[in-house]
Amino acid sequence: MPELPDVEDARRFLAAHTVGQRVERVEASAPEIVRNTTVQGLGRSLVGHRFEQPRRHGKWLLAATDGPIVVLHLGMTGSLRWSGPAEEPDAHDRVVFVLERGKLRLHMPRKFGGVWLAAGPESLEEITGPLGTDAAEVTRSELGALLERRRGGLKSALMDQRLLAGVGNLVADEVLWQAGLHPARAARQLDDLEVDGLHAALRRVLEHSVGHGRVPRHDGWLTGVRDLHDPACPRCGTRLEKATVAGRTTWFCPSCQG
DNA sequence: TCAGTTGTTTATAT
DNA sequence: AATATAAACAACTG
Repeated sequence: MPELPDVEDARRFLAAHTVGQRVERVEASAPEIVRNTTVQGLGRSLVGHRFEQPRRHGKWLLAATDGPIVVLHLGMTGSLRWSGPAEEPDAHDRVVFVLERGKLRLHMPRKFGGVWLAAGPESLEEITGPLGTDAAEVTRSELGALLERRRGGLKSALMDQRLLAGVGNLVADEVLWQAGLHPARAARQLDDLEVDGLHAALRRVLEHSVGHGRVPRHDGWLTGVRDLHDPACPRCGTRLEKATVAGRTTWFCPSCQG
């Protein structure tokens, strides 16, 4: 499920379980998940190093050690799990970091996402590509400035990781619905009030979702109805419309987001 | 059997 | 140069 809130949850999980522990061994049942080195190379570089405080930028998880940085992307189905040292990983635990007191397992049924190794902060960008400000941190004026410079639609702008890092399909739809803005509106054509509303909705959705550990399926939110059979707008009751915008399935209210 | 899916990348088109 | 779109990636669900 990973969008920014899920990755932030994974970051906290990593902080709670791994910080201060030394790597003893690295195993992979799906070695192709290790992207810019081999499983052996990962082991050689990491064994003996201790995990430090992990960071997150957009949907990228940066697990620093007192040596290199382990870079993780959870793709569409990834999550982190922790188990005792004796427990055997299950079939979808693609990469396992054996630490002093247990095993950190990258559980990932679909093999999108992966594990990279960065020598230091300077080499992160070659792995992640250029990333904009983290969506949870962006200021009102920053958001306004980048939308002004952007041609094309609003949803595609929000989901462009180079502009704003961390917004995925669910968050984009939720934010646009809460702000009452049509996903295909021209990004540069919002007035000041609309940018205010968009920024407020972005902050609200991300703050609430991060507190929840994922994008919640709440009553009164678009996410609470979008998977139903024939969803209606929680605000006005109008039947929601489904369209493909920015290449993704998009739900919106033709009345509130006209 | 076929379409759909919360992520990114690549190729191609505009 | 930017932006949009479709396909590909892998595995599962309905």
